[in-house]
Amino acid sequence: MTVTLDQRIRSDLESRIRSGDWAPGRRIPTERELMEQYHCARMTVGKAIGALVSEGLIERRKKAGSFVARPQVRTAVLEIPDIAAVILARGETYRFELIACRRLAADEDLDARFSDTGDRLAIDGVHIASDRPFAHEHRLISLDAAPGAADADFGERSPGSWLLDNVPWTVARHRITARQAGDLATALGATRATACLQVERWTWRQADPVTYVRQVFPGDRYDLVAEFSPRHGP
Amino acid sequence: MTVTLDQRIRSDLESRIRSGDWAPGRRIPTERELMEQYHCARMTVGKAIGALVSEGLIERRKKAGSFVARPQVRTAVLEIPDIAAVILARGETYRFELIACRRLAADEDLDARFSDTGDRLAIDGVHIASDRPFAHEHRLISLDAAPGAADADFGERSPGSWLLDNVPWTVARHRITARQAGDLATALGATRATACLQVERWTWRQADPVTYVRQVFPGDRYDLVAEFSPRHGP
DNA sequence: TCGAATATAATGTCTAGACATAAAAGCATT
DNA sequence: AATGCTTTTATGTCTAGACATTATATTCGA
Repeated sequence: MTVTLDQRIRSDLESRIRSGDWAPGRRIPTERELMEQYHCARMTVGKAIGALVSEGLIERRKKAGSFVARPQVRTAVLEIPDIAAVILARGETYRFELIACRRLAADEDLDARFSDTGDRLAIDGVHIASDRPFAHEHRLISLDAAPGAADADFGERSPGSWLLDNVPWTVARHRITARQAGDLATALGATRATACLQVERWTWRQADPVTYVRQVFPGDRYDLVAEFSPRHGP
Repeated sequence: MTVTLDQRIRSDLESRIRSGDWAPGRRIPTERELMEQYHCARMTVGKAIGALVSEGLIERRKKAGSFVARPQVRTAVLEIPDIAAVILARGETYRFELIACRRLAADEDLDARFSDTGDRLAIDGVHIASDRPFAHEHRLISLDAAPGAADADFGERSPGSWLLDNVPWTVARHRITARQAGDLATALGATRATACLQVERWTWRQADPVTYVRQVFPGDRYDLVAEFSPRHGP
């Protein structure tokens, strides 16, 4: 793939900034200067700078010029991957073992954490990595949002990846806490006092709830790792 | 702030896609059609579409046209905020209580988790929210990367926010696991068996290690919550 | 009928201008 | 010295074209 001019300008500027050569707050050359330096039209340097602005690396102020943005990071970003994908990526075998799958009629056994009031599917199971329990999963699926779930075979595939492929969604919320294994100790092959990571996820399609899932990982078997560069800017 | 034409085109397209009105895989109008519809030049619609491409909402293929990208989410994104900011945002008082601060000479007491071999500062302390222990923190700071740290007063400010303001950095890695409080139980005002969330963070400036920190939160006192929309595309 | 050559339609990049807008800097008046 | 006006400068947006690129569609020949 040939490198276009705006990409070249952009990566030139970016490496100056990321290397620390141009410190935060420093003014970068004006569009006019860059035009001359690269013998190109203003739109071309504008495109390059604009891309870095939307990445948060550069701030522009009219009349004053363009400046290297100050990195201002108070938050990090963490990825929560799909369980089966993680296990397979490690080279282990993966299997989902169904403990229970029950259809709940509308208004039966309502759960404050999942606001769907129609028919639901309640699923409990264990993710198994190389024949060892890896995580316990408790899940509720709205049959309004995912009618096909009633006929799916969750002994084969985990409900999570089935949903991912069959039900579109638009928003999710995650919550991560620590808890003891407690009643899940047996299913997880751990003691009741074992410290576990608990990941909860709510998923919606527009305003309609699609699924709620609570996954519990024994602390020694799973950790979440994230690597990232800082976003510059506010 | 006045809405520019390209922003209008962009948000028109975006809402069609996010609403599900245009399903993934569906072809969107050609640039020529959009030009006519909005009575504008091709560059203008190109800018709008280009922005959505870089957001992962649209895929473009030459000759074939532009298409709504298929959402492909196997990973979620979680924010790990600065502790003091979280506590203050809740309306509680915040304070950092120093337990120990020791200067380590080069090659003294090396830690496999932190590869710096020069002089380091080793700090232990507790984050206090409204007079209750909120998290225990163990930190190593490279004095090569942050020479000013030797003179800083960590009884006043937490080392974390001091570093954020005084030492630039370029890369960080996070790891989240669950553990029992164990030896930290007393400092945290919990029992040894209390399940805790452990967040570790490594920070570098270019290739040089800046700081390592391990924060331990009793499970009932902290949870990480993230809300987000799916990234489209690969 | 199949495959290769060709045409075509769409995006990708770029130019050389135009006018708008906002903020800094300078200047003049108080 | 403080205020308000004007000029200047740099970015922000946009136009109407140009040529390049490339995947698809069509046509032609064996």
